[in-house]
Amino acid sequence: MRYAEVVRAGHGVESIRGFFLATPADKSYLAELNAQQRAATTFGDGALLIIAGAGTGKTKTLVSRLAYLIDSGVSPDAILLLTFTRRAAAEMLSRATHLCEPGATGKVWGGTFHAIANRLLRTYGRPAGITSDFTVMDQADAADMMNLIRSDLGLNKKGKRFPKKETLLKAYSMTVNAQTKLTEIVDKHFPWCKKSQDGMKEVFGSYVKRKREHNVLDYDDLLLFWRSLCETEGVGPQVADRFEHILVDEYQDTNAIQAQILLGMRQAYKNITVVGDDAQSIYSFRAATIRNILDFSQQFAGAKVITLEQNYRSTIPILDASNAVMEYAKERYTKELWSQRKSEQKPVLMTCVDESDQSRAVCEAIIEHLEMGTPLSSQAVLFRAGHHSAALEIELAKRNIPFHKYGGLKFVEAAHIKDMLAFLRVLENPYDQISWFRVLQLLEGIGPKSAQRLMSELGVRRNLSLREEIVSPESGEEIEVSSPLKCLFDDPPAAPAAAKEQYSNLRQALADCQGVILPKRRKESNSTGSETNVSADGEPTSSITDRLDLPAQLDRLRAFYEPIFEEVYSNAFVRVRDIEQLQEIAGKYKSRQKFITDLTLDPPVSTSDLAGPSLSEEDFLVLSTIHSAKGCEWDVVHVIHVADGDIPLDMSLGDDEGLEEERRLFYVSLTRAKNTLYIYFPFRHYHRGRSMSDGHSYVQLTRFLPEEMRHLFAVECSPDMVEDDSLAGDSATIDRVDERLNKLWE
DNA sequence: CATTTATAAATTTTT
DNA sequence: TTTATAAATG
Repeated sequence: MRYAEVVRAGHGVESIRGFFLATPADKSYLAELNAQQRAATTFGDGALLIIAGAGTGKTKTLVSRLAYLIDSGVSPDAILLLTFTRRAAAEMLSRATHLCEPGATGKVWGGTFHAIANRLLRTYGRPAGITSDFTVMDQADAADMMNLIRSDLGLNKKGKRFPKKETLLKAYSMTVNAQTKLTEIVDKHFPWCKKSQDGMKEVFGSYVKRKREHNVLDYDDLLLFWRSLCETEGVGPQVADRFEHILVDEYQDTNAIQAQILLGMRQAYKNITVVGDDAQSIYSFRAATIRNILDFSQQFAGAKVITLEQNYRSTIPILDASNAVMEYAKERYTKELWSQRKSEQKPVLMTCVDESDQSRAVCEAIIEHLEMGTPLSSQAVLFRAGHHSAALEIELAKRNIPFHKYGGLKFVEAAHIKDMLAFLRVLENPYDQISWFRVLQLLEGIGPKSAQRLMSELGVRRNLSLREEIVSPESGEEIEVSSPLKCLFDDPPAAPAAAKEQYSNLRQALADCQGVILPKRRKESNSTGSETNVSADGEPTSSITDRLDLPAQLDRLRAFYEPIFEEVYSNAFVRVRDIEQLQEIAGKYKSRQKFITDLTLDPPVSTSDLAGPSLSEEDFLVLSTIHSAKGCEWDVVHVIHVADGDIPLDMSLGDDEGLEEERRLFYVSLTRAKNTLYIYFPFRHYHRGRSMSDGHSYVQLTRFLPEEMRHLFAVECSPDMVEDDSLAGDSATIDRVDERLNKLWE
């Protein structure tokens, strides 16, 4: 605990300690571990499964093991560390750095499965059928592609009901990741799509084909091709044997393919360490399965299992409440968490009138703890869905309480950022259909139809039957026949009249980025354009100079884009700031490809990631979805909207498994707290739109806290609750105001 | 007539 | 902030 606090306090403190007190290989960190943790840390060769309950020092153990391996002479670049987020990998590596030889962990391969897959496929992908210049589609891109195919196949006709793009993608992804027949998946998770199954099969078939035609991979492809890479003769063992040791965090949230990848990655070397807790498995919507943990000992023969049960994080009352929630779980795997942290303070169950009352109560509790010495950064507010924090955010802003929100809508999901990235992706991969589609439709006068026509005339779709001619049989090098960009520069297809000027500006902007000097055109198309470059002797084809560097490309694209988006978006001012932030991030990159890929695989999770170090010094509160709070801990935790319907979320109660996962989710939220835990229950719920009698209804406390469990909590009421119910007065006021208004047009 | 643009409705969790 | 439907435009 002490240790964790020092690390949280910042790198400065730790590095001083590391520099003066610890000689590189004294392994003094072993003394800070308990018996189980030490056994796990110093485990020798072979397979190891660490079952680590919440707050049992899982990360500490993994970090120690990492340091221990390096101290024992394992070469850092022969260690692969797979984590759930990039943040987790970076934090572990930085912590390990302070335990062993400084700088040594820099060479460790650390990242998410997807990020590592990307890295491996760029280098070794060719034998698996991947050219190294692919771009990665994020979820929205993949959904857009589903949508394009749906309309191409005429399945979006009026009157015909057909699953929408998100549903299509979800069903596809679930099928692929769970390695299960589509019919089964549809029966179980998408029963309302049963009638559309034939259409779905058709869409999925073209989806797979189209990804190849446009040289793009989706998230699932990264895993699938990594797996196939392992199975490829020659390269497979080469890739696998790079890594003497593999360490995997959050194993309860991996899926079947990821387990198969790990199997494939263990050929000559058999060393693998996985850490997980079945009680915290909350990603089944991504096809994660606890079978991976349960079957580990069979898949990796003779695996040793070590269980960590002492919780160092939470006080006994908090742990009692959390454990009670899990008591009711259908399936439990024997593990008794215990703590030595005594406390008189039970978790607080705070009943509030409604959401705004809840927001006030949260703010007041936060300020109270702040004044008692708990900084904002040691407090967090957790919720089930991104929009649950909307009212609170307004209240926090009103009171000038700084906060950063994790989860929910992300920076890269903002329309204007996606636009900017689409420009870059078109430049990086001229066959990227989704990006072209987006870019072209930005131009006034171009809608879906014209965009489709232009794309087909540009040749955005690669004909895979010509593929053998594209790749030279001898060198294996790709021979560029005629890329859509070249077509745009040399012989642009005509755009609709209304789009002429912007079209020509776009062409110029893209050409400038690539360092292409456009050929001089006949006066008709030249009259409106802003072409300042003149090619030598009016040659019919374009010529090439040096390509602009990444920041300059962004400047150039912004110059083209800004006038357009000021037209399209209302609050352009805020958006310009975002684009500036994007440029700031880009400043750290030399390679355009790496920049684009990093943004899709490890998108900034909150605005805090974007701000410079000066801002991160500031004390701020954390707002987070429960999913994003995985692996984190705070002194004081506030869980809001603990009403049935929100936790468990109505929408996810399709089956029993759904309910069980919601229970684990609630468990995860409770176990984030170290010293103090608040649970807020607003019992009145307003709904706009449908005018049900008086616009609100009453909801129940979450079913995960039944009556017999209440004694584990200190039950309190918000100040508003104590006062008389003011509803009657309120509606009277409203009536009076309405009456006055009505007089105005009587 | 085919497309584009304006309007209204609805929104889980994430690599 | 996106997406299905209606109105408007060339």
